[in-house]
Amino acid sequence: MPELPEVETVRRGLAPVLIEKTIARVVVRRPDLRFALPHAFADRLAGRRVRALTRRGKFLLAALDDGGTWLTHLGMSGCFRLGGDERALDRHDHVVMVTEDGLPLVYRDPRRFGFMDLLTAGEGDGGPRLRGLGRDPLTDGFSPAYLRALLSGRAAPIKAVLLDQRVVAGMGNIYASESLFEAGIAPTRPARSLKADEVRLLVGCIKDVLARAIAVGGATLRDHRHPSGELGCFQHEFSVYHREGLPCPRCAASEGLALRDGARIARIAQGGRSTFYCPSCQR
DNA sequence: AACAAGACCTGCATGC
DNA sequence: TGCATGCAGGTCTTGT
Repeated sequence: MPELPEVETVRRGLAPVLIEKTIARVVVRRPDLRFALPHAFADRLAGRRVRALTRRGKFLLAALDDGGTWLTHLGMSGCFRLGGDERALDRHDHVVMVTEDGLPLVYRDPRRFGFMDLLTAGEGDGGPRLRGLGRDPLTDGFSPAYLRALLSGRAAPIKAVLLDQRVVAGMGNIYASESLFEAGIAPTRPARSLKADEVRLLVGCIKDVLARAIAVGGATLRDHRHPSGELGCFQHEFSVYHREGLPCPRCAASEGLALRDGARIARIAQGGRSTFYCPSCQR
């Protein structure tokens, strides 16, 4: 489900119901997520008050009143659901948290690629999972100079390098394809072959695509939704993702009815994952 | 060190 | 209808 815009959407949905609230009760229905929940997870989290809810890449971080941090990664299929009947749970509802207001917050994750962890106050750097993350693309630190330095010397395709969380924290398969389309850069280009002006353009496109996706609540492909149940809308604005064989929107705009055969969206596999792009205008 | 491929787990769409 | 296959928003591990 979630790349940066979807995780940010979840954060915004949870913030008003969690910040400055105490987590009264925690029920673990299944502890073996991608990684096993830490020892005594429920007991350690219950009774804690949430001071802040932030995001780092695709990680959700709840700062707790004891100085610790409750960390969640949604993996591929994780989601939070607010409210509803606490008794009407299905087999993929793995963790239930009830706030002091009596509001149930259910963590559901059919594939169990997601996980949760508790960091102690001492783990100021966020622990091993966060330590290697690159800069968040929506911060000023994610600059052309920063990205250029990380692309230099890398022979792998630019698409694969953008997915590297040490380079762009929060980038995922959809937005890597979409950002490269916006920038007019072919996903197959060796990362180190990008010129300075191409990197500058790409940085701007990454920020733009992610911001536009966040503005409409992310993309709902199968089951992403806001914690309150609303659907994201960005899938209606995809230019290339999941659009194999359809006309390239940029080529169609410039060529109209005379659209060439090569100006249709292609799908290729890179690193075992689908990449969508226009072979005609992405160079 | 960097890279590709495989592994993890479940559900769904497709085609026979 | 049933069954096999392939694919899915991620990342960790293994082997080259």
